[in-house]
Parts: sequence; structure tokens; C-alpha cells
Amino acid sequence: MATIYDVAKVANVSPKTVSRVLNGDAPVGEKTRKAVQAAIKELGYVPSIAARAMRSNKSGLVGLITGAISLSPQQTDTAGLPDLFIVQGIQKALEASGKTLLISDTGGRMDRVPGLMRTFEEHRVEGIIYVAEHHKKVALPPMMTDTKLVLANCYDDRGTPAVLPNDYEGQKMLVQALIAKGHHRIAYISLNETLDATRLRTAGYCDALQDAGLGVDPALIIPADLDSSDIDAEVQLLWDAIDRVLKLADRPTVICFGNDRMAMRAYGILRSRGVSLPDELSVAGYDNHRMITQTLYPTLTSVELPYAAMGVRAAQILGALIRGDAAPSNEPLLISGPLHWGNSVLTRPTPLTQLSSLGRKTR
Amino acid sequence: MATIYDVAKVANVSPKTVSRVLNGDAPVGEKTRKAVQAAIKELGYVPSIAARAMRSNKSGLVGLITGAISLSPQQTDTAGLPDLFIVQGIQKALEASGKTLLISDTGGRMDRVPGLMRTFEEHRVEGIIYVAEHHKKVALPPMMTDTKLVLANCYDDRGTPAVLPNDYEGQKMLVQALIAKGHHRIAYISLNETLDATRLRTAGYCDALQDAGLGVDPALIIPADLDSSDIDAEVQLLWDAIDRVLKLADRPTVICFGNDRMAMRAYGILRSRGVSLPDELSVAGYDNHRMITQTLYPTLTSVELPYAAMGVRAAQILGALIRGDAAPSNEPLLISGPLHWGNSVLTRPTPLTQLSSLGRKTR
DNA sequence: GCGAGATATGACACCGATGTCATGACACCG
DNA sequence: CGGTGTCATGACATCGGTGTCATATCTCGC
Repeated sequence: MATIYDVAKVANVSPKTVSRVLNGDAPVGEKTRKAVQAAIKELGYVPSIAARAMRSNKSGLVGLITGAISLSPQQTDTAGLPDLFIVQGIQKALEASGKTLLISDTGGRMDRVPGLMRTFEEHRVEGIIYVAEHHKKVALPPMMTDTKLVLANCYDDRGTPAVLPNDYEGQKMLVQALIAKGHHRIAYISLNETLDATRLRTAGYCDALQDAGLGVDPALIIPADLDSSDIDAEVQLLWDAIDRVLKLADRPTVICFGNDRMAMRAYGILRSRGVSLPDELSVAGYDNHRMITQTLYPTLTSVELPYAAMGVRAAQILGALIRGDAAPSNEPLLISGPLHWGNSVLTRPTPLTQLSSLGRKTR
Repeated sequence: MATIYDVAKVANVSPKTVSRVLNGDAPVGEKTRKAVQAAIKELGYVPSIAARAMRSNKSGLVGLITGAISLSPQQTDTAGLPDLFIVQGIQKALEASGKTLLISDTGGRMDRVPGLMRTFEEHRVEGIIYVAEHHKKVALPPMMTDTKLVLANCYDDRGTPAVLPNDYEGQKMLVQALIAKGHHRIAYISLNETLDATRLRTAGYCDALQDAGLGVDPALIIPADLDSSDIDAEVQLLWDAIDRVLKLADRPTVICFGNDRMAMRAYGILRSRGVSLPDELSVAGYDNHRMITQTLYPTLTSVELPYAAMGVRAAQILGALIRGDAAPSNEPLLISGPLHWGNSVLTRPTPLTQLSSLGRKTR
């Protein structure tokens, strides 16, 4: 591979002059510039970032650690896949700032993280982004000296800059929108209660109801998710949860599910129960996993988990850290995603009770 | 960041001796080694790959170009996502050989490829893998001098080493398995005919039938896929295709769909037609997109697109090229994936006609 | 016509590793 | 006791760029 010395020789100038042509950091005579450029072209010369990096101590590399890409092979649950959109966002933002992405994955084994960090250090990455497969707390091994770290889709208790989905707002927004569409009995069949997302979304669900002056009925909140990968057991739980909801005396007009996948299963279960969607019962999911929301019939209403945006923001924060533009706040950055309407939610006519109450007031 | 000189100073030896301790390429006295290791630990020294690379002219980097990660933002079709499993496979295989993966994506725009290649050249990658979002022919800009290139999920007409899914064998295997389960009228509602995958799978479908002595009925082969991203139009096509199949005088006992997503839509369509699965009609998909196959009820029978395996093989081939272990054959390497049985296929009793014909023969 | 300043270019050191060669200290052998 | 290895270690050059400083040439104003 041609070097700057080869170019210099062909163009009959010094290497430094070639460098100047490349970087434009000092004036170069028109004729010389032409000659150098011709030589570069002739030799197909491409500068070596490694050599440049040695001098400047800037590698232009950013490391990305994720378990997203390789989940354990037996793991049948691919629900984590969409967080690859985070990688997409990161990649896009980094490209814009001229950095290159080094990528590694843990294969689901946290104990590999130190090794991967070591590799990144050897490459003198300017920063590292750690992407978790779902909203959770992590405890990464203490960082080396001064490499910048940003967490995406996770947080720790050391105040490391983090970007998180705004699960609270997301669910709240969904429920508010459902209320606006005339739904007043809203069930929530949630994911595993141990998840941060579930805790936050449940709070959002409750607050939306209370803000609207509607009470929270505990019978309408049913976790129906295991952390095991036992699919049959999960389906059983879901059947049971839906059964309980359908048998309620005051049956809800809409069910929110913890994610689109649960909603997808629910479509089958509800149909086999003879419940027609959305006429008899409306349904909403979470994640806006397009493969599901747009393929189901009727299309599924869902709140987007703003993975791409989270990736972009994480990369931007890292960029700011690297440039030294003020350390961002210690609070995690919460990103909200839009609500995507599908046909799974029916707009209900204003219920009679309310009409009559209105009537009473105006009369 | 500490350098080898810092370590040498602290350990009171020459840099070269530190290098020897690090690489173990020459004997070092026990006492000296201890001192050096202590100094390394004390300083938190990590060798710089960039500096090492400059001397050895080996970067230890491999570039990966894909459109997989970022499809165009409006693009609602996320069907391409599973090919990220290819990246997973590549990553795993590279890690095993001690290489680090540089990743870039085109954002769906082929015209960015030269720029990405340029960046990789600057980093002196030892090889590049190009991953396509689906089985297709590509024409990459001519490669630089001697950087090795391997294509995954695509091929070209320049004889570049390529790894492809064995679409022919996959569909053939599926149809053979269906025949073995007693299905003799097998419909095939396929993807867009312009796709390589469709052409190959249709051939596999036909050959399986003919090998079994069953004729190929053209009325049973119906493409029902557009290359547009107009979802409504696609659904219309699918309704129509299913209608045509259901109205046939000699109705098939099973329908194979071009992918799991089509099969997923078909579940809804068939149910609304009052056709019960799998009792009245069996269904099979393609891709083994677990999110779908395992979430649908009944679980969907599907042929796996062996993305992870393709990634591993692609990385292995690249590794061999880099080491110079004989140039592989010019023929693309075809990878077959297993058939995953779900409950969407009914095992049919041996049909009466065949029993009677057997009876006639033996009598 | 001459000094000041701008312009154009090169010589040289340096970034952090490692390959090559040299050197000093021993041990072993005849 | 001198010659020949082996072991342990260091001095120095080198990889491919760039920062620093020096030098040569040209232009302008008085």
C-alpha cells in the first residue's frame, strides 16, 4: 500500500508538502498541489488513520458493546431485537461526526464485558456506548482512566450518562389518548412486574386515569409475563389474564398489553373466545414493533419505543463528552416515542352516562 | 495514557524488554518479568494497537458494510431485520480469530458504499464483508488493490466469494416433508417473482413434487407480493390469492407461503373465512422468524433462513482469504437451514385413493 | 534598493510499538 | 584456559503520518 513518501517521491516534493495538500492546513502552490494530487491518484494513495492517530492521539473510533446482536443461541425470545435500532441511530449520528464504530457483543454474557473493553482500549477508542437489550439497571466494571461512557437503554447508580425510553410518559400518553377516544374502563395486562418498564408504565397508566378523574381499579391491572422463556407457560398466563378481564361484571372496553407480542397472542385468544376486534373490544400494544403492528389485522395501536432516537441521542451525548462540551446532567435523558394508531382501537360514542350528566348540567 | 516507555522507566528496563514480556517472543529473566508486570499493573498500561499495527502492517480490523441496520426511515418494512443475525454470526466468528469488527451501514443508499470502503481503507482493514438485506445480486464498486471481500446473502458476476441461503433446498425439503406427512395437494403462495429466492424456491417446490411422482399444478403457484411498500395492496393480493386457492375444486390441504409474515397475515384471513387451522388447512411459512413462528397460534411451521450460520461461514472464508489459505471456489457457498415444525401442519391419514390403489396392486 | 512580511517548501523530530543487531555475563567443552 | 553457545538485555532504526522550525523566494511600500 502506497505511503505518503511514495506520493512525495512521484510528485517530487517532500512528504510534508503532501501532508499539507491532504489537510489543507497551510498554503501550497497551485502547480505543486496539482502534481501531488496527480501522484495520489496515480498511486491510489489512501492515508493511514493508524499513523495519523499515533501522532494526534485521536483514533476516531467509538466502541459499542451490546448483547443485542447475539442473544444466547437457545434463547428463542427475539423480542430484544428491535434494540438494534439503537445501533442504527448511533451509527447514523457517529457517521455525521466522522467517527467510526467498533462493535462487539457480549453474547449475553456479562463476564465478557471487561475483555471487550480491553480490546476497545487497545484500539484507543474515544468513547464507549453500552446498549442493553431492555430498559434496566446495569453495573458495568469500573471504567478505565478517562474513556467516556454512555449507557443506552439502561442506567447505573454511578451517575453515568444514560439515555432511556420514557416508559412512564409513553403509557400515560396512550391511556390519555384512549380516554379521549371515549374509553373509560381500561385494562392493563402488563409485562413482568420486576421490570423497570412495567413499574414506570403502570405508574403512567394510573396517573392518566386519575388525572382524568377516573379511578384505578386494581382488578384491571394484571401482570401476565414470566422472565422464563417457557412459551407455553406464558401463553397460559395470558389466557388466564384475558379470561379474568372478560369475566368482569363491568367489562373494560379496551385492553393495553405490555408489548406488541402479547397483543399479537391476544388477537388469537380473543378470536377464539368469539370476541371481535375492535368492535367488542379494543386492543393496544407497546413497542410499535412494525413487523407485528402493521401485519396484524386489524393493525395494532402501539406506542413506539424510540430506539433510533435513543441511539442518536446517546451518540450525540458521547460526542459532547469527547469534545469536552460540558458534562451533561447526571439524570438519565428520557426519550418519548409517538403513539401509532392502528385499527385495533374503536372510537366510542360518548357514553350515555356522561351525556346525561352533561345534560343535567346544561339544563 | 501510559506508553511502553513509561512502563520501561518504572520497571527500570528498556522498552524492548517490556515488549518481550508482553509478547513472550524472547526469554526474559524471572525478576525482570515480575518488575515489568508490576509496572504495567501500576500504570494500567494497555498497548496501542495502532502503533503495533504500524510496524506489522496488520490492523486486526475487519469491515462490515450492510444496509441491514438502517433501512430508510420511512421504509415500514422491517422484514429485512433478521439479517442482523448474519452480523451476529460474523461477529462471533471474528471474535474467535481475534479480529475486531468495524461496522458501517449504507442507510439503504448504495451510493454511499464507496465512501464507506474508503473509510475502511483508511483504517487498513484486512478484509470486508458485504451483507445484503436479502438474497440478491449486487455490483459493488471495484475493490481496491488487495483488500479481501466476501459477500453474504448476495453474489455478483465477478466471482467474488459469496455465502448464500440454499433457497432451493429449503423449499424442496419443506415440500418433501409435507408430502411425507400425507399432503399431496400443496399450494405455494410466493413472494415477488423477480426475487432470486422465489425463483429458486419455486424450483425446489416443483422438483420435490415431481420427485414424489406428483404433478405440478400451475394453479397452485401464486405470487402474491409486490416490491412496493404499499401494505394495503399487498394484503389485497394475499386475500385474492387465498380466495383463488380456496375456490379450487380440488382444494389443497396445505399452503406454503413465501415468508412468515405472509403466513401471519394468512392466519387472520383464513380465520375470517372460517377455515380452521390446521384441521381444515395446514400452513407453512419461510424464514423461521421466531417472533412470528412461536407467537402465532398455532405455532407456524417454517424453514429457517440460516442467517447466523451464513455469517459464521462468511467470516471463516474471509479469515482464510486473509491468512492466504487457498482461494475458495468461485461458486457461492450455499447454506441450508433446518425445518422447524410448528402446529400449523396436520399429519394427514394416508388418503383412501392411495390405500385403494395399494390394495389393487397387492390383490 | 532594501527591509518587512507573506508565501512556499523542506529537514527533522516524534507518536508507540517491534525487528535487527550488538553486547555482556555465564556455562560448558575439550 | 580460550573458544563457542545460550541467556538476558539494550541501542537504534523503522512503520506513516504530522508539528515545529528553518529557509528560500517573492512582493510591497517607502
